[in-house]
Amino acid sequence: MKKKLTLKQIAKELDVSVSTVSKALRDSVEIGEDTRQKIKAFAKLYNYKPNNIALSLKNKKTKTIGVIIPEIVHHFFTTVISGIEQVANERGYNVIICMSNNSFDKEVINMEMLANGSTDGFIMSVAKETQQKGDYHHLLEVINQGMPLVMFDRVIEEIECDKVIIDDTVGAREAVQHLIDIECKNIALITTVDYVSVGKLRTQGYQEALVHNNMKINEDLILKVEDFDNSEEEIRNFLSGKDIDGVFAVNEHFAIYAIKAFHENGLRVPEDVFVVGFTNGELSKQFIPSLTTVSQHGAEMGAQAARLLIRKLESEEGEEEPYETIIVETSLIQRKSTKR
Amino acid sequence: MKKKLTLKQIAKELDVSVSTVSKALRDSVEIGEDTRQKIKAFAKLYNYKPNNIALSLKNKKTKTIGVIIPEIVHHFFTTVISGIEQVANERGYNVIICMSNNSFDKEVINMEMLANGSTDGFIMSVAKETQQKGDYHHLLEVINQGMPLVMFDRVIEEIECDKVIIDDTVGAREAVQHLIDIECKNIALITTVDYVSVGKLRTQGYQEALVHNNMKINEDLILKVEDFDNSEEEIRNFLSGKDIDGVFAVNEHFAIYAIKAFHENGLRVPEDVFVVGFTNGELSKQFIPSLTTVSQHGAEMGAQAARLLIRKLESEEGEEEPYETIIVETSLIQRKSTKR
DNA sequence: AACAGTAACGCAAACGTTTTCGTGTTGAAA
DNA sequence: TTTCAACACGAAAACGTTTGCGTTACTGTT
Repeated sequence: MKKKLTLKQIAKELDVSVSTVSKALRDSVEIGEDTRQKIKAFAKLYNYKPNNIALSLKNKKTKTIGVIIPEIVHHFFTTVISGIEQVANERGYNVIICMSNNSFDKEVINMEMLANGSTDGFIMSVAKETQQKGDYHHLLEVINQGMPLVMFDRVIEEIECDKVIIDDTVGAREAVQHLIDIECKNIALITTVDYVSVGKLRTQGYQEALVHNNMKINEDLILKVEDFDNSEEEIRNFLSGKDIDGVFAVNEHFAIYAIKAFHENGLRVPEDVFVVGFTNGELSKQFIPSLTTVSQHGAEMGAQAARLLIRKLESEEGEEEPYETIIVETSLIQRKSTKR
Repeated sequence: MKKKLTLKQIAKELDVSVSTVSKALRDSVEIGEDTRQKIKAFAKLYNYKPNNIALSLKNKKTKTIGVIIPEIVHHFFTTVISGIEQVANERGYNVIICMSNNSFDKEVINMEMLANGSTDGFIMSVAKETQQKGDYHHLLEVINQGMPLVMFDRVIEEIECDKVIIDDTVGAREAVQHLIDIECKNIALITTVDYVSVGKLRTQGYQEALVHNNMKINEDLILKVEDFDNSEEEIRNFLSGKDIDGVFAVNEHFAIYAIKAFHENGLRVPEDVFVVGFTNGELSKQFIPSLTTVSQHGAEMGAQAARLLIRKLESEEGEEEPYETIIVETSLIQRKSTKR
């Protein structure tokens, strides 16, 4: 078991000083040609690699990005991570991922953990519970310490920082407009409770589309799912017996549960009723019928977030770049669930 | 913007030495009761938290686990990560995740990156390309440096280290046995090329089940998909015109593509033909018909891997625990695709 | 009064780097 | 022979911790 090689060991072996070794490896002109060659050859032979921790301590930079997300077993978040990873790696950054499991406490603990030197900055989507509580002290503290923070997807308006979002309202409006265009008259909305920001915004988009087309908003056609674990049943109950010819759901699962509920009631999608979802996951693509849905371009969001963060990290002290909010365009992907 | 508080600053502020502050905070008996109280009060007031990097350098431990996986946009891997995260967090470890994108080069780069001090040990599933090349120098090097390595899912037999696997052969055999039990006579296999270890093992399980039931292995009923991107078409072509009453596919997607292909040919699942998949992902659960499949219990695998790694990390120098291979039991989840 | 014992604290090294500054040696110019 | 660059290298500080050991200044004992 060979322990990792250090500058000190090389120095001792070659009978020079540590500083000489360091300089030689960094091609300093201070070091004579022959000793430099000798040192480099030795380092290469024994595969010397500088210790990242020591470098981090010295440079006060870790070259790693902390990512905090509510959960990872969720297609949208994995695509975002994928985008972050790619950009980060290109620029020589590592990515350290923590999950809050939608718990406020875990979010706080994770942030404090990573903020103590492990990370140069954060990319995060806040936990549902955090949005509900409205307690953002951990975020403010991190920002106050001078660590850049980029929020994506579930962002908090009151917090000043870089943000990467989609225009949930517009995405939803376009989805509902599509339903209207294909002549739906009674369009139901299946959404989340209002404190989930994206749910609220998408609800708003739904309403805007109706208003814009002079259709009236019928509260009976709106379901705000409280408990995700029982959403399938909630949706089934909600849908039964209602006269509906179109459904807009704020995520894949709700959309699919709706389709299943219709099936049970002898209604077919798309023959009898149209359905549009949100998030272009594997389910939307593979389900039968394949699902018309609003794509959020997760990888693109992740990439943008990473770019934003790295820009902040690498900007010179003075430059004080202003905070930016990037809106990634959504696109409506039309599939079988809205085609006759 | 308050910069992070350090021992040195506290020392200066309270007019004591750095060592006194450190000892006071760690409740050393060397420090007098009153100064200790004073220091602790000050530290608490200004929310002092020790710098992780400095601690890592001193202790030669980072308390972080490196995870390297082929890709993250894959349900199975996210469940594994989820399991790793949970156990790691319980024990005070962070998790840093890198993706190889199934590229040998990226796997090597990532490992070397993390091995230079960023990580105490690794949990990984090797890239497809690595298995194909058979070049494991990066793994050997890491082990040689004394860093524990735990492999899961796609493991390499020649490498001596802890492993967490499922018994792919048994899982596959049971799946095929189930098809046989429900009286399938012509069972097709849709698998991967042989250098993907799990594909090979599952193929073996398929064969064993047939042999064990005195059924002959018909090579015409075995498809080894070469190119994942064109798998849907490959599967459609393979299936067309064949007399088949059961299909065992080595993953969700292949299974679903098979079902779709049958539909196109006017065959119904489960009425005309049965299908069993592998991996209990969202697709298997939600697809219509819902898919009978072999569950790998990813979260359980991740948790076991993390436990194994942490045990190694925290074992005393002398103790030399032997390498272990944990086999996580699979279970066959029966759903509609095999029920009439 | 001399001494040992002890409580309370500071010094300095160590972890592995990088970098500033100093120092000694050479060769050539004066 | 002296002087002075230029050259090649080393010492030491710094990043933020922890910790073994040394150093005070008392207290109490003989």
